Amino acid sequence: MYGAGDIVAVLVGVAVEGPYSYRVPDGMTVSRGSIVAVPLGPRLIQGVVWGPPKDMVAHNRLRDIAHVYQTQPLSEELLRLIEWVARYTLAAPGQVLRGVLRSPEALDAPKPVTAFRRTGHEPEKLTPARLRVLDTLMDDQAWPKAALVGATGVSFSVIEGLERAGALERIEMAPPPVVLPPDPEANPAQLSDGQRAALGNILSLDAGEFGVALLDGVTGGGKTEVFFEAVADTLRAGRQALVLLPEIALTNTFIDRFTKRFDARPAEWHSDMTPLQRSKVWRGVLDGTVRAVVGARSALFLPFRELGLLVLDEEHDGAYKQAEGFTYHARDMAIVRAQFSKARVVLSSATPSVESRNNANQGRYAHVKLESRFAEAAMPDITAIDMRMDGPEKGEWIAPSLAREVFGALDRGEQALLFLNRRGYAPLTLCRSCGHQYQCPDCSAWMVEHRFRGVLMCHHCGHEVRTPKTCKECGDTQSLVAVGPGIERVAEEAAARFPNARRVLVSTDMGSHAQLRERFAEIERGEYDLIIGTQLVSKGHHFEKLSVVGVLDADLGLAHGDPRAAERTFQILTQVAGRAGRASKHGKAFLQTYHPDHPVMRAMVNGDREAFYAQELLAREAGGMPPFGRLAALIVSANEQKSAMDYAKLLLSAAPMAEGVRLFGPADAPINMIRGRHRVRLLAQSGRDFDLSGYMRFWLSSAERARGDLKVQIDIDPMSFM
DNA sequence: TCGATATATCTG
DNA sequence: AGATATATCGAA
Repeated sequence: MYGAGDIVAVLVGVAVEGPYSYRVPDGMTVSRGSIVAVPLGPRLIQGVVWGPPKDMVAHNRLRDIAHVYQTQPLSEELLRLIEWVARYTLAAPGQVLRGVLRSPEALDAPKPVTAFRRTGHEPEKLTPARLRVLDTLMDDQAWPKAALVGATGVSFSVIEGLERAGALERIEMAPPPVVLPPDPEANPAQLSDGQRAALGNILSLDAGEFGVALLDGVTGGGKTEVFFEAVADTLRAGRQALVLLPEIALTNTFIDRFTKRFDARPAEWHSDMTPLQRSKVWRGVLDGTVRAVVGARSALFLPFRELGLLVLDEEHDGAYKQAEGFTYHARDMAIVRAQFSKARVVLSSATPSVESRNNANQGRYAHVKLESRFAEAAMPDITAIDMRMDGPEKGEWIAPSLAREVFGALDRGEQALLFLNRRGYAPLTLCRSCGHQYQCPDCSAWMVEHRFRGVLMCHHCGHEVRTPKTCKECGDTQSLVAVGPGIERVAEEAAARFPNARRVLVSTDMGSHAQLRERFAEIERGEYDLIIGTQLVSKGHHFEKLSVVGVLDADLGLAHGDPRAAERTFQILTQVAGRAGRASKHGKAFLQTYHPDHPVMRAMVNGDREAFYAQELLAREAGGMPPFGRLAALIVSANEQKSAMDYAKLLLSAAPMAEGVRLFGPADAPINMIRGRHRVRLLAQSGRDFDLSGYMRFWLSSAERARGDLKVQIDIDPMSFM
């Protein structure tokens, strides 16, 4: 507790080095964690009382704390998380605090709602409308304005009339909670034996201690029901639960399932909420009226005070890595937060990340395996199609053997899926006369033709031009050709080959979220025979009638020199192949590949995911790659390639010597220009037990600062080498 | 030379 | 972050 005249450190929500000192004015008391407004330069800014002052500031420069918000203070656990994340990611603590204080309005006292109740006075004139209102208010309870209008069907002027006549009085009520409390006993699922065993495993983690369970089981195996029961257990124990999802926008079904299980909607937290919804959830989480949140990765920084469980669904998903603002991986930070709050963590996936699998192998996480209830239908039979031998004709993308299987499925009245992880019609447009390749003016990337929309588009910056009719270099007409396949082109080929099939193309640029949801619903109802889609179709949908899946380019990103290429490929292939044969007994998946002998393809074909993990862990260990080593990337960008490269070289020469640290680069990044900025990469690699963040901090603080248009981006634990 | 504009500095 | 002081630049 600090009172009048005390000097305290306040962490301000601004990217400065550390907390600033402020004076506590007369009549104010604060403590560590109190949320305050302080003057900073000419303006007021929100901050958090950090503790005793860190440094001496001349008394004549000290200013008073302007205001303490009447909320609970931030928990010790959250303050420690802010500090930890800042140190680890090399962000300023104030910047991380901004990620916590995401809803400035939430701190003001919640706006009361206007309500009405009877006074007992009978109005002189009684109309039917007035009678309905008075009848509704018979119980002498106060009704909020909106509820009263809704229940009686009268217009608000009727209520105002009654108020003027003295029959009703207006009162201000505390606003209702943003969501009703979830009821852990509402509708518990009937768990299978396997699910009950898995739940038992999770619940055997001490509820009052930190512990992580890797819930590892095929899609459709019922992982969600299991972790819902873990949520219920947490609610019963009087603690809060957080469920993180990689893509919240398309998960109405998830919200519905939660609502059904707990008889109340969960509070949501994601980017497309209104500021008002945001503020209600934020405040509810802090004051404890919100007991469960379903959210995107930024929900990790909500001000829970009694967090007892964090669930990360699809824990392997790349969407958990945040790249804007400060760079963090939500899964790793969730583990840290759970450690501070002595909470359980459930990492759920059908294709766990190699990191999590290693942690489970090492016994750091409980490895909770969940076998499918339909064991024989869990994964389809997978066949590799060697594109070097059995590939399609030139200009076609569907191999003859795959086409036969698709016909077979159509004949049996089942569904087939053709998957290609590439949006648009063709990745390259080329002039046959002069050889010109259409490139983005601001990025080192080809312009992707989107024939459906009639544009060429850069997938890195969004730049668009209308699809040209004549070559812009040589002016030749009829000379432009589309090179390579995109999903629209596959759809075109499918239309020619399977003219009688009811076909549907599913890709993020084929419509709004609502339209896509509608497409998925139609597919689930069996209104299409042939689905042609991008990665969108690989996530979380149940297509009962789907029995044949064809992956047109199973090699995906294998060729990129990226440490996680194999893992990502394995995960996507498993997710896509797993769409086939959920209910039917003869699900089949076909992988068109130029590398049928690659370990990923072999593991897929043999249905031996353990072989993949074993092989991948060996390869990572041999290369000192995560989780056996650490990586940190520096991306230097500038308007000119030379200035970026020169500064990167300067940085390299300033790198401190340290045993066990290897430095690579500088080299042009694989995408060496984005939005007109040239990008050069440096990479640091160390052993697992080395404080690479600390090394990077020391390095950057000892090097000459980036000036002018130079920018340095720091990525601890980079997930890709883009 | 002025004024506009990019860039560095500072906030307690 | 955002306001402000300072350096830089271009045209008259």
